[in-house]
Amino acid sequence: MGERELIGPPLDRGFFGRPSDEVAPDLLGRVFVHGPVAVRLTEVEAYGGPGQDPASHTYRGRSPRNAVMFGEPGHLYVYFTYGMHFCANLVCMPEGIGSAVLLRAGEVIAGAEVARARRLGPADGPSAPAARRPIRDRDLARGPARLAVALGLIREHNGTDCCVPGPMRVHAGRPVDAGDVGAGPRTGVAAGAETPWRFWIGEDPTVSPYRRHVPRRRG
DNA sequence: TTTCTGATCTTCT
DNA sequence: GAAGATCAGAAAC
Repeated sequence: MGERELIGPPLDRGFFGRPSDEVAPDLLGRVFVHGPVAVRLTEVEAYGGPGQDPASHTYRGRSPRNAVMFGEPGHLYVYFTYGMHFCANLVCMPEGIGSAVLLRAGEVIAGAEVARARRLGPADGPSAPAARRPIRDRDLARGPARLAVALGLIREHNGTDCCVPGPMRVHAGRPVDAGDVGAGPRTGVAAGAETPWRFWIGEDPTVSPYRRHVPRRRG
């Protein structure tokens, strides 16, 4: 099967203009493409929406940081966290309602060498490949920060429209049977941890291990 | 295999 | 000033 058949046609804006907890499981098996790298999504989390979601960045209202989440659906929301990581979301719901789906993990199905090079960092830097343990294929995009690195997503991509012709699109891929979709509490969130808005493809090796929120100790 | 901890800085209170 | 939608490596088991 050729790559074209594998990733299918791009999804249109209507796909994203729904509640995030409806879009999230529907995104499993879809393919996020950025330039030469394509990732088949295997794990996602829904945030925000019309109701109150204390775990969402939009819970306390609009701010310069989360403005994209209140914008047009189908755009990319990239944020910086823990002082060193980027995470990527796809905006859902019509404009004015802060809602998005966090891309937590996936399988790299094209551009694996580019993704691996990004994960390893510069060849002559302190994290040179020779000084690092090898990265298994299943770990290339296993976890939200790793996925962002593999796809080359950084701050400048915040607000990118993924529903127009360009290097960044979400393709139909192959939807997953409802029976193969797992659901459970979201990873690493303190508030709203009981809401089962984390969705993954059952038995898929690229799904990241669940970690509950652990309050950090003061130094 | 599981648990713990340091790294690092933006955002919000 | 404190916490955070994390990760990698070390230590413990």
